[in-house]
Amino acid sequence: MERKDFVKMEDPSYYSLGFMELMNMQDFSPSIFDMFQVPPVPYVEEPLIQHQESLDVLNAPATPNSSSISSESIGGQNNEEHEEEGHHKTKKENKYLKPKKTIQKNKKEREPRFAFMTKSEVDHLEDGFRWRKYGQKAVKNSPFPRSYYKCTSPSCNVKKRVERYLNDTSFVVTTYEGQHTHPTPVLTTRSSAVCHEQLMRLSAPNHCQVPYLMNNYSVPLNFYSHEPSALPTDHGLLHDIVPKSSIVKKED
DNA sequence: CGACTTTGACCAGCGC
DNA sequence: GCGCTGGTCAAAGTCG
Repeated sequence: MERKDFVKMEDPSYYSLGFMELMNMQDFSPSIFDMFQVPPVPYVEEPLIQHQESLDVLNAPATPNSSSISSESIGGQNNEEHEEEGHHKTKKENKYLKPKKTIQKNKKEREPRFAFMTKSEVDHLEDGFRWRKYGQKAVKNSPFPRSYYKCTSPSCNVKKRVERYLNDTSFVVTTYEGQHTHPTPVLTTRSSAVCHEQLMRLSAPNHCQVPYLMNNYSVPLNFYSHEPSALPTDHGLLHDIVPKSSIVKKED
């Protein structure tokens, strides 16, 4: 049975409208969405997005972490005490009595990141790689959850996040982090092969270069200047679908 | 049965 | 210090 959560790039409902690089950004997380709205900002060391408070608050129900389990009780010695209380704990409860894996204490160095927006009804788009979903989180100020995926290839640490563009929920924002250490295992369509090639190219070490054209379905957005100069001379299918003016969002 | 998704909790970072 | 939030873990569930 064909998977429902993938869409082939030939699908007319699928076409990317923009592309931007987020390399070297320490944290874009409140919203990469804002990147398309704020005036161009030259790369600086500090986080670029600092205006989250300007977003509308949707009064989403807070999900306070009501767990009062202390780290000590998780540690191990108290486990036995709990189990001796005579209660038959479920496996689920026992799970959280186990010591968790040690998480890296060192501040993780950010992998190169880049993101692009795609108009699609499905969240997880085929890009030629195989991904395993390892988490989903509700996003503040957004009714749509953010999904986290890892590349299933062994020794490949590439991750991607998928979320809906808040200002236009018909768009999916896909953020890649890291570089694949292997060739794509599955290329079911020519377009996915092209996409893969471009993703590999974009994840090359030279992070600050203007992105290449990804394929005929997407158009690069020069993140720093928002100049259309990055547009290719070859006007692909996208230009048959979406006016150029709607592709390059620029605010002067 | 393996691959993948779901889901709730843990943890770290950050702002107040 | 506390609470919020994003990111991750890992057992259980689902699917082919």
